[in-house]
Amino acid sequence: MKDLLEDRDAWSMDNCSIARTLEIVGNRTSLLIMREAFFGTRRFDDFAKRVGIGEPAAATRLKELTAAGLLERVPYQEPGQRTRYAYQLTDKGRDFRAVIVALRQWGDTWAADEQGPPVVVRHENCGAEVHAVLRCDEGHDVPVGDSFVDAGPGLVRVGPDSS
Amino acid sequence: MKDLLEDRDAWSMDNCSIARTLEIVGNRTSLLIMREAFFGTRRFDDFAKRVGIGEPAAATRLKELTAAGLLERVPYQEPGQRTRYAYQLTDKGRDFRAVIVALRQWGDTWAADEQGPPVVVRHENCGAEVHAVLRCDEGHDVPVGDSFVDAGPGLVRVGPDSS
DNA sequence: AAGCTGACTTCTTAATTCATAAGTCAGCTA
DNA sequence: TAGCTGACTTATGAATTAAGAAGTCAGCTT
Repeated sequence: MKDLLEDRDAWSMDNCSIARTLEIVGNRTSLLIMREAFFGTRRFDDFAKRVGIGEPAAATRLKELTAAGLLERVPYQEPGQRTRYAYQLTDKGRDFRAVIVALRQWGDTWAADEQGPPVVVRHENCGAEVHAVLRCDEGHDVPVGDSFVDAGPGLVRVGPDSS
Repeated sequence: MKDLLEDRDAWSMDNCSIARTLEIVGNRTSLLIMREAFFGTRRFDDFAKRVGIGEPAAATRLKELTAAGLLERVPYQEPGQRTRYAYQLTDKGRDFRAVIVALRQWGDTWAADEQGPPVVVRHENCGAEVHAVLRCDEGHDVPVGDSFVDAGPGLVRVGPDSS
């Protein structure tokens, strides 16, 4: 574990998945819009109202998220109404679910008030609450502290800087 | 599933765990600092350099994260050096691990380049890669789409607005 | 053809966030 | 006790992000 970490300055973070992800959703409102999308919100006005942001901000975020492929703009038509567009999760967006669940779970544990969380996510089949857990590919649960960071195939090593 | 969601406007989000969490870490640099903390970074200058931000920004973020209780400022002393302070994860901060793992995992899947991810997290005991998965309290894995949002104990319902 | 409504866009202004550069400060070493 | 160095703080200015109000636009209904 120590080996890699002590050499931390030798890696380049140009290829960091976290940084890339955050370039897409690295601000409060994008994440809140994703929350709403998971809660089932689809319409422009509802996003703005429920997230609590102005329309210009909602339009910008929705556009970014659509361009990034997490949401898609799909036409829908209510009876007697003209065709309108809704924003719904794509597979790419749905796969973001673990992040939202992990965020909510952390907040429930460390930043909730006495009344408890306002919403819970349940398993469709059995009704039990859903949590984000860490598990290794061998099927073991991985408690905090029982993991280490290792070099991946895309790690770019850079020479020690001369400073 | 539909029942609650269609009534979405009837909930108040004042008690939203996600919104509260994002008030603490809802910006790109805070999340990147948390990433570094998990990678083992502890010193001020290293945070600034590795996250790629200026010192004022690093000082502000580190102070926020410390005030929020995710990091703590602990004294350390290298031989022949004076006492200095390092920032290290608290239990509250360590528990944030699932969010960072989920973020990295999403980025590895949807935003990585051909070379693959630069780093992987492995299980200390068996060396297998660690992933964030969703699981219900009955022990079932919960695939995308097999969950629904339900009212929690802290849900505040508000009257339908007159608009 | 006019009205209506949801879905935006535009404009202006305020607030926040950031980088860069230049200090400041503490305390161990020489 | 002067220097050195890591850990910050201060100052300034640029860039980004936001709200609020108002305007535009499309197309179904009347």
